[in-house]
Amino acid sequence: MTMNDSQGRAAAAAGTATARTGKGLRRDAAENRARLLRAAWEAFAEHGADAGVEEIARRAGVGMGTLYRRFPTKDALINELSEVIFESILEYARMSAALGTDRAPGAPSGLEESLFHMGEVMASHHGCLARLWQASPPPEQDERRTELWQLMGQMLDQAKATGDVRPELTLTDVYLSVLALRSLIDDTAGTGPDLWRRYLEVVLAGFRPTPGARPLAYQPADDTLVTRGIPKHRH
Amino acid sequence: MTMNDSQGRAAAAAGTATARTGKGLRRDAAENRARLLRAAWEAFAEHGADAGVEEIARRAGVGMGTLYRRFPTKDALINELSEVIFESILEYARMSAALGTDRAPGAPSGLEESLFHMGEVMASHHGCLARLWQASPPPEQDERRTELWQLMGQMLDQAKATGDVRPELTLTDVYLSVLALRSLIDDTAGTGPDLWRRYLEVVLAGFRPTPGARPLAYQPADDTLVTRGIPKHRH
DNA sequence: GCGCAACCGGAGACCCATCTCCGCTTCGTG
DNA sequence: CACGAAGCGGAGATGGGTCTCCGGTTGCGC
Repeated sequence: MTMNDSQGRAAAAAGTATARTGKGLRRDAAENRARLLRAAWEAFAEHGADAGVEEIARRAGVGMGTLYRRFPTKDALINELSEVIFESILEYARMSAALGTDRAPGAPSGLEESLFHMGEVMASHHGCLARLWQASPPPEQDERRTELWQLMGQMLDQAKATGDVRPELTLTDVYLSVLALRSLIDDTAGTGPDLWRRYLEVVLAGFRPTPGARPLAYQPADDTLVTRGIPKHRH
Repeated sequence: MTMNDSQGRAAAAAGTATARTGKGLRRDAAENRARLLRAAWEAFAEHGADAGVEEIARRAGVGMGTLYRRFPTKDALINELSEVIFESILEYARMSAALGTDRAPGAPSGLEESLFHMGEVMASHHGCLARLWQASPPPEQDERRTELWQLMGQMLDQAKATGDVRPELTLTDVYLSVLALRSLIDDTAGTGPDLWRRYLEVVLAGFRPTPGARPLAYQPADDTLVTRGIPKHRH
């Protein structure tokens, strides 16, 4: 896109592209934006999602005004962080799915690989995860979320085909595992070692087919839940 | 065990939960106390833990002053609800552990039974679960928590002995599963069917020993985490 | 250099949930 | 029945957080 400075104001007002990516900002402004994101990441990791905006601004070495000029609201800042996390997850899933079943025998399946990577990136951003899997208004984000879960679905089918996963398992089952993993990561953040790894191992063991095992007794849920995300509030 | 019956029963249940509560209250006061607990339960179930005290008072048909005379703080009210939940869990675990391995072949182990019951009672109180497994100051509660996890440890050992659970599994692994289950219940509350049941089934499948399975790669965590509970804030 | 639009800081306006205070009412005992 | 203690309601004080406003500053095209 090419746009001169006189139209800069209109661009900022109309499209969120400038606000989101930080492109087209004056050098100092762009730098401050990056600092703010980094500071927010650190602050949330330390104090959870209820770290105050003032601390974030202080950590970034800027004033409140700057923070709120870059991000119209605290929520927007959090969403931006979620974006980074999600992007990493999606990118890895793309690669992992593209690899298909072409793996060394005994190696973890693409599904397992992706789930462990999800854990990894979520753990390194604990505190910013609140909105990650929630139902989200922005349509562009919804589109990418749909892509992710299509990829996960592919990998789930592959894993079933190779006998790595029991056939009754649905995509929603995987989704629920991710939700649970997310919460566990946030809950156990700061308690020493990465407890979530071992937990995920146990869950994945539950995914695998076992010779004489009884089938799952409870019915699976509708798979549309996965792309919709979980609702923010309950009634 | 639910508080669905008359107010008198709810008052009695609340009275036995903690010695300090509602003992020598005037009749109207005791009734209001029970109403408040019931109202809080409903409000939290609907709007999550951030339901306002004003709504709780309104639901109970009393004024703010009454609420704060009965419960010195909103936290105390939440703790009182947690108490009810915990009591039910502990009681069931006691019975289940006492039964030991004396079960019909193919029947679920005491461990599985207790975990499902935990899910049941947590699900019927979703929104009040925030402080359930957190590190808690009151020493009497700590004592009972220790008892619960001793019982769970017994049942874990029994399940290992009967071959229902793989030998490498530790009490902390079970604890982490409970934490994850708790969060999942809260996250998926109100999204139709009880998704947590199927999820728990999958996790329990991961508990079971499988003939040719590889052992868990990651080391278990220190078991003291279990009775300590997870810290409230991270630094 | 010059000018101006974009940017900056941070004091305080604003909002909202928690909690307090006090004049009036109700219980229940002597 | 009468009287004091316990209980009651709910308006508003409090506090902590988000967000705004505006005078001064700075990057950057010309």
